[in-house]
Amino acid sequence: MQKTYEQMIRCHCASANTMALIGGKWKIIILDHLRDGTQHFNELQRSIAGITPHTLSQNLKELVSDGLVSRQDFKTTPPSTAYSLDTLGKELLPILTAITTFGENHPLIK
Amino acid sequence: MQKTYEQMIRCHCASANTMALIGGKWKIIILDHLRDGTQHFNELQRSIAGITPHTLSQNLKELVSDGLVSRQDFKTTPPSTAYSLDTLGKELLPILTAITTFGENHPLIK
DNA sequence: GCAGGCAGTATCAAAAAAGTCAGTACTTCT
DNA sequence: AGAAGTACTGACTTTTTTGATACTGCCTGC
Repeated sequence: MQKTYEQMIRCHCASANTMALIGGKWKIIILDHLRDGTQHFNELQRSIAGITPHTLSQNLKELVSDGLVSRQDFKTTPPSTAYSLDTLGKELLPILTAITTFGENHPLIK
Repeated sequence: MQKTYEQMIRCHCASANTMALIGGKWKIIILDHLRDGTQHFNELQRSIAGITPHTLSQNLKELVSDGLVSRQDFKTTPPSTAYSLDTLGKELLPILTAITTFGENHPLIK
């Protein structure tokens, strides 16, 4: 959870609870990409144009600690890390679908 | 639209288009409160605990200029201003519902 | 033995959002 | 007359997030 949202959740709106988890510039986009299945760090970085490894790393850390994303470390050679939607994250699917649908209908041609 | 999202929409995800409009700490909460019907500035400020008039004003301005919220000025005495969901804003209802539902199921008891 | 991929981290700087505090112009209520 | 409500705005500061750039350690393939 980002710090910004700590105060906001005191307004006792249900929506604030959700935004505390998925607010921020990149989180919805990261979750959206994980919808297609398990992804590796560099896969995510390549498919999300414009995100820096630093920001991706921070966001993934928060998503994992909030229980939305699960992280698996494979001690193979070379070691690899796999990110996927956790149980809680899968409950976000209706939100992700609604957001994507809206975005497709309103392409923001500016 | 907040500036943060200008670069992000270049990643060509549908979800990025949506987040450019509803991203930010307070927008979802403001829209959520407008779901119940037309609200006045001070009504919103009172019902959204923790928001300052300054921030509310900024956010409403962006929501109006993005076409999500409509603003009506009544030249009555005393003058009053009414905010409500515009046509485009009403298309966000599925998103708002999904976000509220998730928030109700996961109250963030921290 | 060097390039290149994987999964990040470190450091610093910039940008953006949000907050603080005060004030405006009007009106009705007391 | 004075308080208090409505609907903000402006100037300034702080906090928070995000970005740029470089770098690490490990391994594989050439």
